Amino acid sequence: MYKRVLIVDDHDAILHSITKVLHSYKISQIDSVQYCDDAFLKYKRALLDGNAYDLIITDLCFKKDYRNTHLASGEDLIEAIRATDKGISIIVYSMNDQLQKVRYLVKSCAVNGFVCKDRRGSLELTSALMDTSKGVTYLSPQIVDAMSRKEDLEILDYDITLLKLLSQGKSQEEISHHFKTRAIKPSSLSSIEKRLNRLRIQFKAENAIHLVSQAKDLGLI
Amino acid sequence: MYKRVLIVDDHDAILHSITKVLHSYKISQIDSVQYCDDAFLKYKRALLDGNAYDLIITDLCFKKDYRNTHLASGEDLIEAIRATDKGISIIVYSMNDQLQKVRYLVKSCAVNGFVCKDRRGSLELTSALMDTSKGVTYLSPQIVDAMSRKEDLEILDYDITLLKLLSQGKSQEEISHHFKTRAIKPSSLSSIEKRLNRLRIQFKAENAIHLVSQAKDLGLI
DNA sequence: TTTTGCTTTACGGGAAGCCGTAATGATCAT
DNA sequence: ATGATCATTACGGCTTCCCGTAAAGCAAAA
Repeated sequence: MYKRVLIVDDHDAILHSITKVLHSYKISQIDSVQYCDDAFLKYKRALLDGNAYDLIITDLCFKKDYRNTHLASGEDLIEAIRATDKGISIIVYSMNDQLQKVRYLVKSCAVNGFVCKDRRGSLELTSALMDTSKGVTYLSPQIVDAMSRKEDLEILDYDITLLKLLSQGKSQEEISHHFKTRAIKPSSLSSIEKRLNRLRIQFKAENAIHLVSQAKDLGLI
Repeated sequence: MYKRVLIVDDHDAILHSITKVLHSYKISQIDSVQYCDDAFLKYKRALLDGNAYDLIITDLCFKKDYRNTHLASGEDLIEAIRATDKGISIIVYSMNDQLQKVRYLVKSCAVNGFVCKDRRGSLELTSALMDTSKGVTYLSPQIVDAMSRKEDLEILDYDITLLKLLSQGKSQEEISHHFKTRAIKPSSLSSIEKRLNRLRIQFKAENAIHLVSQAKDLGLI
C-alpha cells in the first residue's frame, strides 16, 4: 500500500471524502491541495526533500477563479508530472467520463487508475487503491464497458483534427489548405468530403452540423 | 431558519458535506437522496404526512446508471416541484454555471438560491441558507458578475430552440416546417435565415457549424 | 512487369446554405 | 385614415456542401 499520497481537487468536500477513505489504510502522509499549480509545487518539493509521494489522486476539471494558473487542468498536471516521472502512481478521480480523454490518459499518460466520480465513487476508489498499489491498472466498470465497444476506436487523430477544424468554422476548402500546408496526407477537398461522409455514416449524423454536435457531446473535440 | 431539509446529489461526499453545514443550525430533519426520482417521492410523501420540507438543496446534473429514471436532472425535479408548490425554498448547488441555465432557473422556476459548487462552495452555501431563509434570493458572486454583462441577455428562447434543432441535424427547411406546425411565429425559411445570420454576427461565427459549436461551448444548448 | 486492390484526387450535378433586396403585414402615433 | 417603423416573408444569385462516378497514384503479390 502507498506511503505518501497527494490529493488534488477543487472541492473541499471531495478532498475530505478521499482523505477519509485513505485513513482506513496506514498511510503515513496525506496531503491535499485545491489547485494544480500547488499540487505540482508540492510534488516537486517532496521530491527534492527526499520524501516523494508515491500516489497522486487528482480530478481533471478545475474551476477558474481570480488566480491565474499555469496548470489549468488535471491533464496539464499529469502531463507535467509524467514528463519526468514514470514511477509515481496516478489515479484520476473525475466526473468526466468522456472516452477520448480516458483513452488518452491511460494510453499516453500511463495513468494507473481512472475512477468515475459518481454514486459509487468512494467504493470504487477503494478498489482502485488496492489494484494500483499492486501494479494493476484500475478502470471504473462504466469506462470498461464503453471502451470495449470498439465502434469509435477506429476514429483517428486525423478525424479528430478534421472535426476540430470544422467546429472552428473552417470551410472544407480551408481545411484542405490547412492539411496541404502541413503536409498531412489526405488533403484534397475530395478526400475531406469522403472522410466527413464516412464519419457522418458512423455517427448516423444528418449533416455536418449534426456531426460536430455529436462529436462535442461525446467529448471527442 | 429552516426546519426540514431535503438534500439531493449524486455523490455521497457532497451529501455529507452539505449535511455537515446544515448541522450547524438547529434543523430538526435533514434527509438526503442520490436520485431525483427518490427526491420527488420523499418530497410528496412528506407533504402527505403533514411534515413537509421547507427547503430542498439539489444538484443539477446526475449521472445515469442502471436505474432508469423519470426525473433525470435537477431541472426536471425542480420543474416537477414548482408545478404545484411555489412555497418551498429551493437552493441549487451545482458545478454548472452556464448562464442560460441559471437564468431559466431563477426566472422561470423561481429558484431561491444558486450556489456554484467550487472551492468556496461550502462557505457560500452558508450565505445562501441565511439569505434564502429570510426570503432573499442568493446567487454566487461569479453568477452575478456574469449576469450583469448583458451581451447575451437578448438571446431568446426562440433562438435557443433554433440552435437546438440545428444541432440535431435539421435543415433550415425542416426547422421552418417545425415552427409552422407548432404555430411559432417567425417560421418562414427567410426569417430563419435572418435569425441565424443575426446569431452568427453576435457570436462572431463563420458559419452554422461554428455557431452551434460555440453555443454548445457556452452551454446554451 | 503486370495484376490486383486500396487510397487519394478530380470533376459535375443537384441540394442546402448564405446574402442582399424588395414586397407584404402589423402596430402605433399623428 | 395616413404615414412611419419594424417584423415577417418572398425571391434570385452565388457559394458551399453533398454525393456519385471515374481517373490517377501507390503498394504488395504474382
